[in-house]
Formats: sequence, C-alpha cells, structure tokens
Amino acid sequence: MPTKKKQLLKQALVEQAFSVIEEKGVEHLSLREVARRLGVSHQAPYKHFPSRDHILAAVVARCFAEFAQHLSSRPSCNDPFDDLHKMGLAYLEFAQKFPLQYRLMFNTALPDGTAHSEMLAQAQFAFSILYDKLGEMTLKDPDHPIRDPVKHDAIYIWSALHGLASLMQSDVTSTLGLSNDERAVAVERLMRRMSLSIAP
Amino acid sequence: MPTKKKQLLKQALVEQAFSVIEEKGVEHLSLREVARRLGVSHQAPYKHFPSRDHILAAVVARCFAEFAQHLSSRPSCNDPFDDLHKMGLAYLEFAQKFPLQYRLMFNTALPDGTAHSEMLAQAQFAFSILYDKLGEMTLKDPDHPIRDPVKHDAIYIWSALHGLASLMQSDVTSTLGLSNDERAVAVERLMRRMSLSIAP
DNA sequence: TCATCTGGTTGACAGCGTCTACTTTCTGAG
DNA sequence: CTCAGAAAGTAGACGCTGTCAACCAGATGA
Repeated sequence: MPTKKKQLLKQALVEQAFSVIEEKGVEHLSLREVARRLGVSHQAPYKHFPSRDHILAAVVARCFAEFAQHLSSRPSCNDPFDDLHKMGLAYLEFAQKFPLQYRLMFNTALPDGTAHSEMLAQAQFAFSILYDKLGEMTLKDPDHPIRDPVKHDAIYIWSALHGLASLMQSDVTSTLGLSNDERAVAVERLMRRMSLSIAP
Repeated sequence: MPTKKKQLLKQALVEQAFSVIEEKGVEHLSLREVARRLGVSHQAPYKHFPSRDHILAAVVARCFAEFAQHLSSRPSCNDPFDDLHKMGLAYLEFAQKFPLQYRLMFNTALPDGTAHSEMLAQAQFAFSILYDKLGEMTLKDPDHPIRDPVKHDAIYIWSALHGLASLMQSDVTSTLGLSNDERAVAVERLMRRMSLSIAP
C-alpha cells in the first residue's frame, strides 16, 4: 500500500492507468487492474473518480500538460518566424517521440459527459501557445501582410501539423515505402510550405 | 431468422454492427447485442468472424469502400488541377457528411493481428486515387516544375486534408469560436494554399 | 465528545468476449 | 441416391469487466 497520505492514491491511479495503457492499449484499460497493481480494492478508484472514463480523461489531461510544456520549452528568440518554425518542429517531434500520448490526446473519444474540466483547460492552453505566437507575429510587425485573421492561419498550421503527425504514426508511411530519411524530408517540406504561406 | 441463404448473415452482421455503433458509439459495440438484434444466438457471429475486432475491421473496410467511391465519384475533366481541387473538396465533404465513417477509418485502433486483408486493400485503394491523380498531373504536363517526387506532394496534401478534417470534427472549432461561414472560409483557404504549392 | 465526512473495504449483479460441446442442415463425392 | 463430413447455428460455462449498495475505520470540527 504505497499511499501514505490522502489524495496520494488519486495521483498514483492516474500514473498506473497510464502504465496499463502503455502495456495493453487504451481499450484494455480496466479500473480493476489498476487497483490490483496498487494493492487496493477494486472499488477504491471510485472514491476518486466517478467512472472509468473520468480516470481516462485525467490521463489525457496529463498528456496535454506534457504536450504544452514540450511546445513552450524552446527558448523564444526575437524572431517570431523562427519561433514558429521551432514550435512546429517541436510539435512533430512530440508526436514522434511520444506517439502514445499523442494518440491519447487526439485519437481518444471520451463520452460527452466526461468533459473533465481540467482536461479541457489543458487542451486549450496547449492550443493557445500556438495561437498566441501567431498573434505576437502580427503585433511585432503591424505591417505584416497577413491575409486573414490569425484564427485562420492558426487553423491552417494546426491542420497541416496534426495531419502530418497522424499520418506519420499510421502505417501509411510504410505502405508508401517511405524511408526514415524521406520522412524527414516530408517534415522539412511541410515546414517550408507553412513558412511560405505565412511569410510576408 | 431473416437469414435465408448462407453467407447472408455475415453481411447482416456487418450492417447491424454499424447501426449499433451509430446508436451507442464504437466503444459500446457488442457482438451479443448485434446477435440479439438479428434474432440469432450469441455465438452465431463467431461462425463468420473469429473475434469482435474482426467484425469491427469489416465495418471499417466498408467505410473505406464508401470513401473511395465518394472520392472518385466526381467526373474527371481534362484539367488535372481542377480534378485535384474537386477531389480535395470531396475529401472534406465526406468527412463532414459522414463523420462517423471518417472517425471509424482514421480514429479506430484495430489490434495488429486483426489486419483484415480486405480492409487494408480498401484503404490502399482509397489512397491510390489521390496518388494516381497526382501522378497523372505530372504525366500530362512533363514540364510541370513539380519540385519533389509525387510521394511527397501526396503526403503534404493528404496531411493538410486529414488534419483539417479531423480538426473540424473535434470541439476545436467551437472552442475557437468559428461560425459555419468561417469554417467554409478555412476550407477555401486550405484548398487555395494546396493549389498554390502544387501549381507551376 | 460525538456526529459527520472521507477514503477505504467486501459482496453482488448484469453484461461482455470467448471456449467447448452439442445439434442441425447443406453439400458433394462415391 | 446415400451418406460422411463440413458448415452454420445453439446452449452453457468461465472469468473478466464496470458499477451499485452496504458496511467500516479513522480524521475532523462544533
């Protein structure tokens, strides 16, 4: 029974849930198994989470937090274009380094009622990082001939990044016979096009 | 027992499985429920599919077939650029009109062993439509200054389309406060950029 | 001091996927 | 035409799951 103080079990549950997902896939996550691994009864988790989906939402929230942290970990220099480029690379890097977390965030359907407010907040925070950076770009350079509201640029960039990240994780790349080098080329190409479409 | 001839139940199972998914979500698909709805015993499905995941794979395969059909339904004119543009719109249209099918195809993790060969074939066929169209473009215009192998253009285009389609389905658009009109604008913008990056 | 809240327990229930064993029905070779 | 064997469907059992209910120990605060 590694839980010494109250509220400690809650955190342990989330961590252990992630471990189970890691080993057996999200579809085989079971509260009973998590409880078993922590040496508590099968009902103990219900004292902290109302349902299985809520514990899953907590895991996803943690992923979003890590993601946001990863996105904003690069030191921001004075050139917002460079910043944006680095952030894009960081995005793709996260998806490649932590495919499980990425899939959990963008590939996991939580029931509506589960809308863990913390998860939502974390997700919005992650997106705001990209969004703010774009806004910053237009602020720093008021004459920047950005052709449409920031919103639309943000959507375009996010679409492209998310799409590529998803594709890279699927079997598509092997189906197309892409080598690792070619994957890198694809990333570079996408980044270049992204920059081009934003550039003055 | 609505199944008169052999092999008829198999098809009915797939259809009924889709109905269940439609009503209750893919995570609540159960073979027993499908069997119950068809008035057969809970073991009957196992005579046609080795496991629950295999029946799910069959459903996904059907989605891919519909998707491919939708993609290639537009009459091909002589202008491959126009063709590509229409195909992109068709892609996004499918995702918007049939979000369930789209999610089933690109958001559903099937266990490795399940690799229903028919599903794989259908998926590859769907992608080949886009891929071939791109190849056709460079063939028709040998001087077309396409900057990189078709493969990379295909990946870029697919990334952008898939990313936007996914984003449109998530709660992101409402989080960003996008109206329906603005969604349409986002689509148009993406299509324009796609064309620009391919255009001579 | 003692009622109350919090976090833990055990037990029960129905639903699920899947294994095994049985029966029925179809089929095709002799 | 016959009949063995395969294919299709049925029934029962097992262990797993999420969740509801009832119970219990200890911390807490009036």
